[in-house]
Amino acid sequence: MIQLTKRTEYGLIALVHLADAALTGRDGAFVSVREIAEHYPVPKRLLAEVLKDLARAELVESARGKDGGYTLRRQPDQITLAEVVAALEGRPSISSCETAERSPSSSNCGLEPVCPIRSPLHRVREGIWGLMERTTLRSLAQTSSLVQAGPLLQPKALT
Amino acid sequence: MIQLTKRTEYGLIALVHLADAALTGRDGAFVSVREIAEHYPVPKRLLAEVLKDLARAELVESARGKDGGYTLRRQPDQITLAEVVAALEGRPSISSCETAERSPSSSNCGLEPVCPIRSPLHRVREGIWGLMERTTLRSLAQTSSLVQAGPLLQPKALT
DNA sequence: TCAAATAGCACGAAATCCGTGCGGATTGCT
DNA sequence: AGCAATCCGCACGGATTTCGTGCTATTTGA
Ligand code: SF4
Ligand code: SF4
Repeated sequence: MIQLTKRTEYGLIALVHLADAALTGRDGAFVSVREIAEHYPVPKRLLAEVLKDLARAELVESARGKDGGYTLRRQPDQITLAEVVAALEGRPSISSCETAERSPSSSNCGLEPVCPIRSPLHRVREGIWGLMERTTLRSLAQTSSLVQAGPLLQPKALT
Repeated sequence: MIQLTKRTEYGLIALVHLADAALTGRDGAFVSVREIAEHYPVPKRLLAEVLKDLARAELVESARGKDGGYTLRRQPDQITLAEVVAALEGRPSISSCETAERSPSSSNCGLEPVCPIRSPLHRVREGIWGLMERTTLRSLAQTSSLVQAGPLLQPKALT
């Protein structure tokens, strides 16, 4: 199916929120999962799990303890949609054989030697992938977040 | 997940086979599911199910009874990957809300009003969709089929 | 009449994804 | 020291989707 998972959507929302926070004065400060979850009706616990994955992928930096949380490790225009998807869904695939390639049991399809669509589909995937690599977090954020979510905490840091 | 379903892969293989058959002399003749399944290690029964869907979508024409089967309804360069995916997976979506849009229980996400990534993601989907619309069955077929499977019956097409 | 083939529907098995429940480790504040 | 807030790691049950198959009916040519 050509559809992002909920995890990826939650991750993107969180990243946009982080980007927003960084751009509205609170640069460098860590934003907690709780704060993010308070802004959107998202399963807090799952959101935390997603942030952890993003931390492992080194897209965000984490800080433990009180006043801990997450913050972007790079500038919003240096983080691409492709990276986020790769971090949360693990596989830039489009055909089943590509997904299988990354596991011990390779070649589970059985018709790879004679598959007439394997190679062409790979090219299509490259196209999709390129599209995502050209979509930065900044371009995701500036369309709505800075305009809609911004006003809620516009002064400098939400009291 | 960004991956085509097995059904779609099977459908594409079948369509490529049909295109191949049409281009190598047997234009107009109907090709049975049995014949296609004999060329690739694919669950015959499921392949039949897929072909039925393609027939409903009017991408192929079917003929019942003896000597029946399927044949392309248009030229290979007039059938796009986007159409095939739409016929077999039903939904050109990328975010959950788009998938939900097509069912009675709309707005199951709950955060659509404040979602910061909804609109931007729609644009990404448009890009992917455009990519698939620009990928014709001919471009899928000519890369491998005409070169690899072609030799088996190459009489006069394929200079 | 018979055999081959598609049409239609529905079902159980398998895989994937969603969401949550633990317990543990850090950190700052009192 | 004690405590509360926060991230970390793992693992599980339930929901959803997809895969593959079974059965019957209908059509068509020999
Ligand atoms: S070999 Fe062909 S059919 Fe098998 S998974 Fe790869 S693309 Fe799909
Ligand atoms: S509203 Fe946002 S989070 Fe909800 S499904 Fe649509 S894109 Fe995903």
